[in-house]
Amino acid sequence: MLGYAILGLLRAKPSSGYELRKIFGETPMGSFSDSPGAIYPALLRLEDRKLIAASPDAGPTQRRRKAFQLTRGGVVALKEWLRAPINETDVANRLNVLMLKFAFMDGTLGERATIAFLREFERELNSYVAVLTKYVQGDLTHMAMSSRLALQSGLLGYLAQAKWLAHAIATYEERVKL
Amino acid sequence: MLGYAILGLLRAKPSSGYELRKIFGETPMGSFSDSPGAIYPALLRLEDRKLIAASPDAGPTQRRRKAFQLTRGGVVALKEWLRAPINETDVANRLNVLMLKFAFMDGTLGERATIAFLREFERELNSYVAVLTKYVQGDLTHMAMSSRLALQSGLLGYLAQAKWLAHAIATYEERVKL
DNA sequence: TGAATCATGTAATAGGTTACATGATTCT
DNA sequence: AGAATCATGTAACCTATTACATGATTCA
Repeated sequence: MLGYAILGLLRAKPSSGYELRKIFGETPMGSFSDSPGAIYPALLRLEDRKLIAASPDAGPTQRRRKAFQLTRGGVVALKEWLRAPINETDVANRLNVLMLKFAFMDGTLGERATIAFLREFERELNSYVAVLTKYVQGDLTHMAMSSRLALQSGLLGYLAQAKWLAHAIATYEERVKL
Repeated sequence: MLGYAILGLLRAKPSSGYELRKIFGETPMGSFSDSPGAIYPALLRLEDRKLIAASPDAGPTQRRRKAFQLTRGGVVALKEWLRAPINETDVANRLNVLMLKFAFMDGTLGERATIAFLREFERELNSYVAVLTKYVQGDLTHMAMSSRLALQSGLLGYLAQAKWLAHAIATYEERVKL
């Protein structure tokens, strides 16, 4: 995951490890670790796999700074990841990954692919909401009140996500028309 | 995290590794791995640390089955974890952990502690919503549309959580009155 | 009896966490 | 000159993933 987050950020803008650390530490991308022990080894791995390469950009100062940018292979790998089909497990347990993909998507795959992604997302989400609703309507009398409420919180979260999806799809469709 | 999830489940009901695997594989607790390579080593670690011990329960059949239950130390460890103060990082990046704690809470710490937890949760969440709102209102023109929408999705998710929290608090307060 | 499921494990690998370490540059 | 921050790395440890392995019990 960290690797793909880095690929997505580097596609938008070539950056150094330090800059990536600041993004992870100071923006809402904080679910990723900003520790050097995570970032630098991840950059090395991506470099070994030829998905990124040191950018020729010397930067404004002479300061030591190794900026990386995507190679062609890196772009391909990022696109493949973004295009992977969505399954129920993604929706149930990895909404954050789907949202990360989405955040990188229209700059990488374009608007039409993004709309297709959102539609698939919506389909899978509705299907999962149905499953979860059925579960919640089952016999939960053995459960503590807090466990039941926690379940309800999860369901409400998915419903909020569904509402947002409808809005996002409408936004993109409006945009394509223009 | 997996360790605490196991402690919470075992406190509610002594279980074998296989039963835990089924819970993780077939219920909304699916964010935890149900692979034997995760569960059994985790159980061994908890046993080594004397937080769980083999239950004397031989089970209804003769079938080989190692059920575990919490030791006193295990109960203490679980309670300490549940009682740890909530900080902004938890709310921003580990909502799932907070909800896991909550799910285990009223059976372990009781209703009053649960209400206190929910109030603290609400306070931290509101504070983080304010931070995030300010961020969203900043200059986002450099961002792709999809990134902006992803941010909005996050914010809406937190708002849904806040609404749920108010409801959960009201539910518990009603309950304590009775 | 054979298939399915119950049930528990191990080994290799990969990746993250925490803590430590180092030096350059900027700012006061 | 000294503090803060820029900037990159390493090492030890822990844990999850993936795949493999094994045997018991139940059921058709």
